[in-house]
Amino acid sequence: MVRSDIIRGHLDSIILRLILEKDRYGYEISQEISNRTNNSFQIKEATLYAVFQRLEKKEVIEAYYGDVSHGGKRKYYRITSLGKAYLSELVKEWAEVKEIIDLFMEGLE
Amino acid sequence: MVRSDIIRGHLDSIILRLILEKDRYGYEISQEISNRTNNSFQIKEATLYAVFQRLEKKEVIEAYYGDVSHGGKRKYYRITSLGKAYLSELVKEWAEVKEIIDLFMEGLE
DNA sequence: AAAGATTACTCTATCTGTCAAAGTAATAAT
DNA sequence: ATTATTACTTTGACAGATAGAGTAATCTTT
Repeated sequence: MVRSDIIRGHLDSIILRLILEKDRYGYEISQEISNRTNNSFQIKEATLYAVFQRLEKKEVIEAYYGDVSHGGKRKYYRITSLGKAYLSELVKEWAEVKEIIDLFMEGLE
Repeated sequence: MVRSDIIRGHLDSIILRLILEKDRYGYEISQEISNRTNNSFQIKEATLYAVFQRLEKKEVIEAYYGDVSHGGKRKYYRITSLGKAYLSELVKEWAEVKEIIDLFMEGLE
């Protein structure tokens, strides 16, 4: 398990990317993250919903209510065009960050 | 300039790496980070000294006073053997984190 | 039909890391 | 003398992450 402090700041990217693929609801996203990372990273529920609030406020995602199939009422999120531009920035930023950290980690093991 | 929020959690690694190379003092480290990253990342003073406190408490670095050549009294830090082991863990963690984030960023631009 | 498991979301209080701002103090340059 | 630079410290505030508790609907098991 990876410390979440180190993923901090990348949650926006991860969640936006998943919503870009298709509209998704919270619980689904949390499952998807666990699956794709083979449980090496799990987003905490409280964190996930905090991210949604932040992203909605920034107007990079929009919510709408879906079915109530098996369990609670699902709240779906879609990405806005502003969101697509934002994600694109985040991808560039990630490339930069990787370079910077690698600069200090290289030659070590 | 990279948002510092996204570097968060990697400061321990960066600083430990620089101290591993040789004993260093705060101001020197801050300059070194700016130089190596071509000013694309600058650690804030307050942050740097907060990191030192954290690392000392964890006993991964030790401090001693040096000269007073040109300016204030320098406080040098050296890495402990516990610190070397800790850094080694952080390097492994970085490899893991990179994989995880890349998983979500791949195919995008 | 009742009980428990699972799905799904919300809210509050707290913790940690980062940082702005302000301060102290010594030396070097003008 | 004054200003710039080097060097460290402290305080208070902020933002993101999270534990924990709560609400509610549906499915499974007995």
